[in-house]
Amino acid sequence: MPKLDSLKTYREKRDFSITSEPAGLEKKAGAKKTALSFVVQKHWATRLHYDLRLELEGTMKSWAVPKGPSFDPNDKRMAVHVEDHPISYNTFEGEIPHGQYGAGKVIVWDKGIWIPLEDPHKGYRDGKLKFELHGHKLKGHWTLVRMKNTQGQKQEAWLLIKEKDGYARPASEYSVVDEMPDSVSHLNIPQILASAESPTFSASRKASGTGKNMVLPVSAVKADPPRMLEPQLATLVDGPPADPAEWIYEIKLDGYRLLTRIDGKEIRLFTRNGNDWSHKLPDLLKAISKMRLKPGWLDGEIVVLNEKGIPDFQALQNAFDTERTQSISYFLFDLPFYDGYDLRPCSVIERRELLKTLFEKPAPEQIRFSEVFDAPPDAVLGSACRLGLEGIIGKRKTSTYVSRRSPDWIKLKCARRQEFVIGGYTDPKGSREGIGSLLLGYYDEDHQLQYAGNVGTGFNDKALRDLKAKLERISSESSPFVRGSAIDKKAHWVKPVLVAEVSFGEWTRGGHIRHAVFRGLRTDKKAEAIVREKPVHADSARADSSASIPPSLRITNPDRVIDPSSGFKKIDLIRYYALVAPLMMEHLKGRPVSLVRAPDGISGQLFFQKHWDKENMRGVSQLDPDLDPEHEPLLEVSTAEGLLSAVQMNVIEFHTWNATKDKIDKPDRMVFDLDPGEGVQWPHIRESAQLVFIFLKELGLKSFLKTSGGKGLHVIVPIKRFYNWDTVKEFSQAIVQHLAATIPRRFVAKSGPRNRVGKIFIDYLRNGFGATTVSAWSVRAQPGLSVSVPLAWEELESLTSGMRWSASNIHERLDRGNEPWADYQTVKQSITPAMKRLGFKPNRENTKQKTA
DNA sequence: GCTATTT
DNA sequence: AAATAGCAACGCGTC
DNA sequence: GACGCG
Ligand SMILES: [Mn+2]
Ligand SMILES: [Mn+2]
Repeated sequence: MPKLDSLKTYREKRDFSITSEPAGLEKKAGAKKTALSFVVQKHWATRLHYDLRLELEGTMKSWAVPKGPSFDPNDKRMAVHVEDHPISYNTFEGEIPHGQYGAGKVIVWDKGIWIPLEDPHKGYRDGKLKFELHGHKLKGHWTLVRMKNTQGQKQEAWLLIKEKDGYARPASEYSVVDEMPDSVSHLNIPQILASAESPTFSASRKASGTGKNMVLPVSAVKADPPRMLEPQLATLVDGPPADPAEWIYEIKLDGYRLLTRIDGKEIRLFTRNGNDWSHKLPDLLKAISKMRLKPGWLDGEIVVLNEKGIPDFQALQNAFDTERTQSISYFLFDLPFYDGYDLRPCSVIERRELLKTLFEKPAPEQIRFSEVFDAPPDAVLGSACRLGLEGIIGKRKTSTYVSRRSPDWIKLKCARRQEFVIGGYTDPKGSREGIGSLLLGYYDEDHQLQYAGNVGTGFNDKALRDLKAKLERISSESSPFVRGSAIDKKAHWVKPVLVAEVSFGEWTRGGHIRHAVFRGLRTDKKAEAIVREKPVHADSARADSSASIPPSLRITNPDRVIDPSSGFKKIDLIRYYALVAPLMMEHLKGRPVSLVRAPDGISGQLFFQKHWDKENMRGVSQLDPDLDPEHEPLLEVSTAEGLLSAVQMNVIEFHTWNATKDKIDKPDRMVFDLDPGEGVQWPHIRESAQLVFIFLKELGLKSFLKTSGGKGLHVIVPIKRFYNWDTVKEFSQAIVQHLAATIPRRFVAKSGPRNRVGKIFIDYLRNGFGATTVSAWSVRAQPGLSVSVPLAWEELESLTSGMRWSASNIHERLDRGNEPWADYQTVKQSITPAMKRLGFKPNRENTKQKTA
């Protein structure tokens, strides 16, 4: 009997006028029950988890399993006991709205019936349930046990454990949550005695008259095949995507893409550009018709296999040239339409499953099913390359069929390989006939034909003669390549109409290909469409290309706006720091650093941070506590990754000390921070910096300039690490006081905004122990996200503002980089002579370590 | 943004 | 699990 | 001693 208030907690937590979850007000089912239901709902709430619910006493007893179930009996999965849910919740799928309890997406990840193996009421009370699950994914014998010490607490911790039986599998070999991530809501409740079937398919819908075992995926839509169909194309990537469980891999076949339309008795074959090649492939046509297929579209690739069973592109071309096309094989890998259904909305897995059923009856030898390889992508690619294949094709398991190039289909190539325009050729040497090499090119963004180097190998004798003949027919007086291309003077030019497929080792920095091998002429591609192919990262092919961002770094809320004035996002700041990291690390290395963080963007409350005891900021390390024994350990950004992991923690600014960790009590620089007061015009700031420069020069001190990113400028004086902090600070104060005394209209040496109205306070206080100044290349947490940038003194005159550069326009400055400060490292000046010139006497107390 | 605490 | 609370520097100079 | 600056 259900307790009357069993669902009280459930209802209290939810507002059913807002959420679409069931209120569970329906009448409880009658006492007689044939079977108890169970459901596992995958719930993307604050964190992803799996809610296991077992029907008992008229409600669904529920546990939240953060890691989800495991078939490995050695895995004990934490299962937090949560409030009972109504049975009607079992079919709930959807989005729980923002602000509601458990906001986020919910899917029915598994469902079925459960059979208690011992008295479930007693077991539930006592904290030990043994049961069998009969679901689509979860099967076999399981146990839920309550952990000690947790009984009575509001949230009891239980453990979900797989018992040893025929369904148990080691975690190293199988992860059900990874391999079966999707919803089963469209499937029927499995029957206990139902035969093992692919869980992806419903047995309830069958297409008429197809193979006996053909079942239709639910996403199939009734539709007649269209007259034309454009193929789905794959995106070139430079490596497999991160999650291998989401992808299947097939061999990339080196031939021509061919789509087949079956329309009653008529069968037509189309190339990827929609050319009807039916007449060119009579044998293939005959073979397909023998399969007696229903109307639809087949998708695949035609190839000629060599004696080793490897596709041979040149042999394929030969077959067409000589009209001996019997040797052509057709490898089918997709089935976008079939037997009155549009299968494009189905997943590629489902379409392939259907396609495979077409091969259950013996099929003609030329027609093949393109198998997938059940191994990690690197291994598949490796063996494909060793076999001399072109590469592999990856398809996202859940992807639907779309008539365009899609990031859900990817190609991973063995060698780099692409088509080039033939722009000329050289004469053969020695005994070779025909041509020596082909001059290759590709069109750039401005549609100029760029020279890409030569290819001189990979031809057989016939290819050499044929090419020569073809090239002579299109010969030209002048070079088709863009002016200034450095090409052999004895070359023969041709009109840029022929396209060659070439494999090669790599691109040189000069934009030429190395180790090129000719693979054949392409007649299915237009010369004007040939561009330089650039592989992208598979994981970023969808949207952004994240250049040098380590994959280990998790960026949460990448699209959060940091600066509302510019719309600059967190991910943009990550990219900025990734970009300037090599330049900025020179200024950070070895120096204690302080961070300015902006958890709510720059318009929110900022805070300053000097310490961090967590170990979750990779690349930011704690320094020796002895450096500053009075406080928590200081920080150092020790690697470029540290910059990025800091940004993940909403760090915007990086401020450094004037000393390095290897000699923390002797500053290695002085900073003069020019802080203009109210009403100071830019030209005055500029001239004042110049005056500081001149005065320092008179003292014999070389100085370096940078923008502050704010209103003012920073002047840095690198010094020998000789005097202690107090001495250096007092000397810097003396310099500022001297300037303020000699040019009182311009400078003040006294801090406080009141003192500097219309004047510039030269802040020498940055020179104390523990004081910091914003680092070069740091972004400032202010509207516009300006950046502190190193400058040469010669640039000062044309400088328009201390905020001249920002995170958005820094690319204009990257080429200059740290160049303006090139001699910074070599300047190791003693300030002793400067002290003498200024008449500054170091305090005895401050210089006692000084011996000579 | 993260962690510990509470329910 | 989910919501919530607490946390993340410091010294110096000026008045 | 409080305030405020970076
Ligand atoms: Mn949940
Ligand atoms: Mn300043």
